[in-house]
Formats: sequence, C-alpha cells, structure tokens
Amino acid sequence: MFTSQTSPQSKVDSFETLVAVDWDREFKNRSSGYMRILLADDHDMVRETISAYLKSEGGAEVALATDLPGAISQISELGPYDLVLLDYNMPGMMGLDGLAKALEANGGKGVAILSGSAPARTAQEALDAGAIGFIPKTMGAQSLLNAVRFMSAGEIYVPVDLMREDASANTHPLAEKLSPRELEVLNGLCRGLSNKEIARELELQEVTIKLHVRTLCRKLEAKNRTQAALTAKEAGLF
Amino acid sequence: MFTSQTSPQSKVDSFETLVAVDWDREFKNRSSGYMRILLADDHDMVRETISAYLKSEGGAEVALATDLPGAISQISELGPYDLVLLDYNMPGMMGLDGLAKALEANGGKGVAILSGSAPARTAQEALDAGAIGFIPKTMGAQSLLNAVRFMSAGEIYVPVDLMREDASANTHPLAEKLSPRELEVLNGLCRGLSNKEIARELELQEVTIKLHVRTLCRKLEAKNRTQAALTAKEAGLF
DNA sequence: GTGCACCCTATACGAAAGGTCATGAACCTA
DNA sequence: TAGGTTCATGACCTTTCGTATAGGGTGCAC
Repeated sequence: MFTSQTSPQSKVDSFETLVAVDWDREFKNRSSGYMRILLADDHDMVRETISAYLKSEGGAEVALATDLPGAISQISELGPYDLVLLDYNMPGMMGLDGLAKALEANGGKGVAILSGSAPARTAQEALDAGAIGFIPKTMGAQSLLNAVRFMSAGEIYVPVDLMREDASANTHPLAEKLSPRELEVLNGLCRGLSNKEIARELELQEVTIKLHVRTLCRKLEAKNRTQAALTAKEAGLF
Repeated sequence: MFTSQTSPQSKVDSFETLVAVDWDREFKNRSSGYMRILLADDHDMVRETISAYLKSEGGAEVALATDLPGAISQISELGPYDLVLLDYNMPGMMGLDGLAKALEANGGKGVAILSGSAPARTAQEALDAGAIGFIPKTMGAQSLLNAVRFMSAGEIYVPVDLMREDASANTHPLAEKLSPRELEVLNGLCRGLSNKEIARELELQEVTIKLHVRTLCRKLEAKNRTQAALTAKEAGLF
C-alpha cells in the first residue's frame, strides 16, 4: 500500500522527482548503520514507542523533542540531523510555519512532516515548502523505517497513495457526497471565512455561496455553518 | 506526572474507587508474565510501535485490530482478553458507543480507552460507561506499560491529572486565559449552537452571550464564532 | 430529444450575529 | 478603602446569515 516509487522516468505532473529513490545512497547509508534522527511529537507515548522502534529495528540514533521550540534548539545545539521528523499537530507548529523554521535551523534539508490525520493536500504543500517527506501515521512501522532510511539518505519520500489525484475524493466517504464546488466552499467554511470572502476567493456571487452553504448543511446534517465546519474538520476533510 | 493513586481512603467525590491500585494482584499478574491484550487503533504506525513496545518491554501477548468491528470480531472469536485498548478516534467508535459494544463482547470487563487529544471530561464519561481505564497518548511509554499491567489485573487506572477538578483549566494553555463563563460559552460554540440556544442553556440573556463570544474571539484571535470554535476544537479543549 | 444533476445568478425578507457605548453588582486584592 | 476583574444587562446599529422563490446555464444518460 505504502511503497516508494523507484522509477524516475514515471512522470506524474510535477511529482516525478518527489518519489524517486536512489538505491545506491540508500544502501550506503544502511551499511554505515548510523542515522542521526530527531523526532518531535507532543504525544509522549507515540514519541517514545516510535523512537524505541527506530532504535531497535533500524539501529538509528534518535533524539527527542516535545514541541517545535524544543526541536529548533536541539537542532541548533547538536548540529544538523540526517533527518528531522516533525509532528504536524504539535505546539508551536502553526501549520507549516514550523516546517520553515526547522528547515532553516537544519540547513534547509532533511525535515519531514509526520501527520496523524493526513489531509492529502497538506502533503503537497509540505513538499512545496521544502520538506523531504510526508509520513501519515496510518503508515506501517516497517514502512516508516524504510521511509526514514530513504529520507536520511537525502531522498524525498511520499506514499504514492497521497500523490494520486483521486485519492482525496476517494478516501473520505463524506467527500463523495459533495460536488467539487461544495468542497471548495466547505474549505472556506473550515477556515472560518464569511460568505463574502469565499465568494471573492472563488470569484462567485455571495448568493451562490449561500446556496452551497445551505446544501452543505443539509448534506452534513448540520444546523449552521459552524456545525458544518466542525463536522468537516472532525472527519479530517481539511 | 502520571501516576496511580494508591490511597483508597482519599475521597474525591466519586472517584475514590477509580484510581485505587491493588499491588498484590498487580504483582501476581506480573509474575505470571502473561497478559493477553487487544490493541485497536487505526494508525498503523502507532498500533505497531506500541504493540512492539508492550511485547518487548512488557512481555505481553498483543493482538491487533484496525477498527471497532475488527476488534469486536476478534474478541468474539478469540475469547475475552485481559485488556482491550480502544483508540477513541477510530472508525466505528462513534464516541463512547464503541466502548459499550466492546464491553458487551468482552464480558463487561477489561476495556480501556486510548485517546490522543484527551478532553478530560471524556475520561469521566468513559469510566461511567464501564471502562477500566483512560489513557491519554501524552502519557509516557513506561507509564503506559504500568497502566496496562494494572488494568490487566482488573484494577481501574486513570492518570491522577485527569481526575483533578482544576485539571481541565490547567492542562490547556488556552484555557488559562478564559474565565469559567467563557469556557461554558465556548463549549456551546463548539457544538454549533446559536447565541439564543447558549443563553437558554446557561440561563442568561442573549446579549450576555454576545459579549462573551466577542471576548472569546479576541482571546482566541478569531475573526468570528466559527473560527473560535475551530480553534478550540483544534486545541483539544472540547 | 427529455429528463436529470449540477452549477450560477437574482431579489427579497426575517433572523442572527457582531460591534459600540453605558450601567451596575459581586468579588478578590492591594 | 480603592482598584481591578468578572459577570450580567440594557439600547442601538450595521453587517452577515439563512431561507424562499424564480430563473438560466451546462453536461450527461436513458
């Protein structure tokens, strides 16, 4: 399910370089048997068990941090890491702002995003922002280890599932009921925008937005825009 | 930080039995060295790394499931487990409904809830519904192992932090800035209620609710009620 | 073609929300 | 005692939201 594409010649829009894998460098790194990794996650349980796994199964040297400031200071003090894994939902992250800061601290390389509820689109945004990978927590532990090896070797890694155009529509049962337009409007709702702001963004009339909002509320069984936004968020749509 | 209360004589409302620990049974279980555990979580990475930890460090026998139906069928087929750990956010759970189903399947005993964003109040609700424990993922791996041993021995386990009245206010940095009234209003916002509905619920005038909503928006740096509700949700306040 | 579903626009009106200004009571604290 | 905070209420006004009703426009399938 989650594997790395090994064919640099496969061109899927602009992603051809994103999932390329250089086996030489990967094996060189594995043979050296030494990966310096920084894992930042605010969930103690997740952080400790994952690091234990990476240490025992992957033979990696794993440093830990509980939030973004902690991660930044560790990077600054203990030099650049081969790979920095940042939890997307973590104190100080503020979306992808934290990624930029970590990238700067780590010399612009080797920072990947770890996310529990992967919104699929965020993966692309993370890569555009310079991330070396995007790892959903729905990925298996062994796959994580492989991904970590790739990324430590300097190769960009993304689960192929996330790179498929139709993935976002198919993954969520809720999204299937909604038209493309409705999804765009719902996206606005989930950012707390007003009808007028959504209308400007989509270059539509405000009344049209109202119509879509009403339809959305019916489909999501919400009483108002706020409930619709909360429902969509909870379902992990955005 | 997360330890079990050993004093049955400490009476905190109705919680005195909830955090009691029977060391005899705990050690008996540990000496037997055999715990049959079912871990259900939809995040492969979390599930596999935690189970690996429980196996290697705790010597437990760990079965796995990816969702509630899968967990239920495993319980039905492979007999009752010493302990069933259910992720709170998992397909099929629908809040605490899944807990009831799992309890029924496992003979009414030995089912605990595992939660990433612990809403504190949910812990109490889970225990009232018959759960043998409530484990936030912010808890350390070693603490988890201890908790698992306790619960496998039939003892109820809850982090003492969650049982303290003021915990909800202190745990969240956001909540500290808000008055009790504002938190009540924010709770209404997060359920998508209108000002009028919140006013009825709190037995206040609608204008008063508006005031609080405006204050909330300022404190949460939100442009409107929807953004405020989303921010609160994202922070795990409700 | 004739539906059908989706999309966009328009007008209009009542309800709700958001902002401002002012008042007063209760409480804790300096 | 004075000063701060929190909570509650009042009136006023503007903006936004939600709903209803009535169109016109695509594209697709039977």
